[in-house]
Amino acid sequence: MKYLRLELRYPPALIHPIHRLVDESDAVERDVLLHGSLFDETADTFLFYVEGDVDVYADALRSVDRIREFEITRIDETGFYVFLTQRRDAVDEAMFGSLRRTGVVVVPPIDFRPDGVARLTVLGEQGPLREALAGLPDRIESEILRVGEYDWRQHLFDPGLTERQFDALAAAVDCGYYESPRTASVEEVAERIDAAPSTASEHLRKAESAMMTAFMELRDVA
Amino acid sequence: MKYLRLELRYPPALIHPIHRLVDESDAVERDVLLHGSLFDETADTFLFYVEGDVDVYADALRSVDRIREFEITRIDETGFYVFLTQRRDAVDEAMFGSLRRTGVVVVPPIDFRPDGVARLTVLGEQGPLREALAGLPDRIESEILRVGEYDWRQHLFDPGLTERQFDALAAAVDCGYYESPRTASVEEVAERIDAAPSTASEHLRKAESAMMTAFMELRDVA
DNA sequence: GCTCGGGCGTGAAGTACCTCCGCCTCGAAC
DNA sequence: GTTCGAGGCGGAGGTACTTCACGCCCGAGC
Repeated sequence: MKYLRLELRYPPALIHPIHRLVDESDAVERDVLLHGSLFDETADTFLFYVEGDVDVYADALRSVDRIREFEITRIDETGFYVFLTQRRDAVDEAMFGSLRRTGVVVVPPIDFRPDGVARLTVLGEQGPLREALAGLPDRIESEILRVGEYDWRQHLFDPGLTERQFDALAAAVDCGYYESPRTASVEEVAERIDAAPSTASEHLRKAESAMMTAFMELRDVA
Repeated sequence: MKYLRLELRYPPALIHPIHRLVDESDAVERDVLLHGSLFDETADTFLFYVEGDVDVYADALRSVDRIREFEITRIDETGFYVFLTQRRDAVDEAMFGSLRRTGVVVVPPIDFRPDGVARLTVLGEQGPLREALAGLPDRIESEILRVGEYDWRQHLFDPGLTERQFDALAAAVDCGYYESPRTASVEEVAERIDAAPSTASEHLRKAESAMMTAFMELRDVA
């Protein structure tokens, strides 16, 4: 199973009005589609993460006919979420027709950038992926940014524990060493992984070290 | 915007035949819905990650009427991906009817576990979430595993720490409490977050508890 | 073959940490 | 307004944990 990181370039006529905001207005800096789901046969529900001016964005939403209803939730000074329900149109159908087929899946987030560019990831086998790409509307240019083997486990949080460290951690969690208050001692963990208490303790501390530093790094990046 | 980590318990009659495999057969250990999308008005496409016996799983898929077509990709000895297209049925519609409304979004992965249990995450404001929960079919029990503010930037791995717990953890990592061996004591952490050593210690242990259990849960799901 | 580094393993000694208790604050729910 | 629960805070006491020094094994590299 491969993944494709794609860049789609919409011609000016096909750019979604909201997407156009990102391009033309300085008020909206980032527009990311986080999740989408079927609402009914003619419309879809989306969750966007946006950075920029809430009022400008809301005005834009109100001015677009296809958008039935929306709801905005602020996060902090710059960021907010937008829920919206949108009627499907011809462009969507053309896109869906190609990307919605057995063997191909679009993975959020979809990143809408200036100049009518959207970046997204698609999963599937080479054949179906090629077909899906070929089936895109002619006027939409596509460029492949990256290709690779897809392993969804790689997207998860990995602190890089050794096998024994993981064993110790698993045993510790399992037997209640990490309850609060603890319901198991290092000694019990040691028994479970068949090692001396001091050994188990070292594994646990190394595991903790790796976990916590990896976690803080993750938060810095995010 | 909140997120709910939910556990749904399907009564035996409503358990999906494939989900039943996880319960009854030793041949399939894990069944995780990674992505789903609309195929057409009556069916959906899904990507599953499965650990277990490919042949048993394939046979099961063939024996289920609702499943139109499928495609399997091996990863390694135990794991494989499954693409499939499935006709929607009454249970799906009932679920969708409640979960597919403005203001609520279901976020993959959905983890199918033994005993007809499925775990998933739902996003939205309190009101819509409550309504969605209330609107679930009566025969499906639901339990809320965790609640929190949703931030997609953190969504990848969220142990659900409180603010002070996070403060303590950040200070601890920063000043070397989680080095191996430790280069800072609880007391130093306490000073940094301006609290008594015992308070700092409690925060750290609670944080550790949350981190480790969340991590093991992630690995179970993953 | 030798060396070097990293991971794993262990016992002993000392203290740093965990637990428990009581109290306070805050927000949600009714 | 009131109740309830969860989170936060801190003091005192005892023990469970960390640390250290040392040794083994394995794989990589010259």
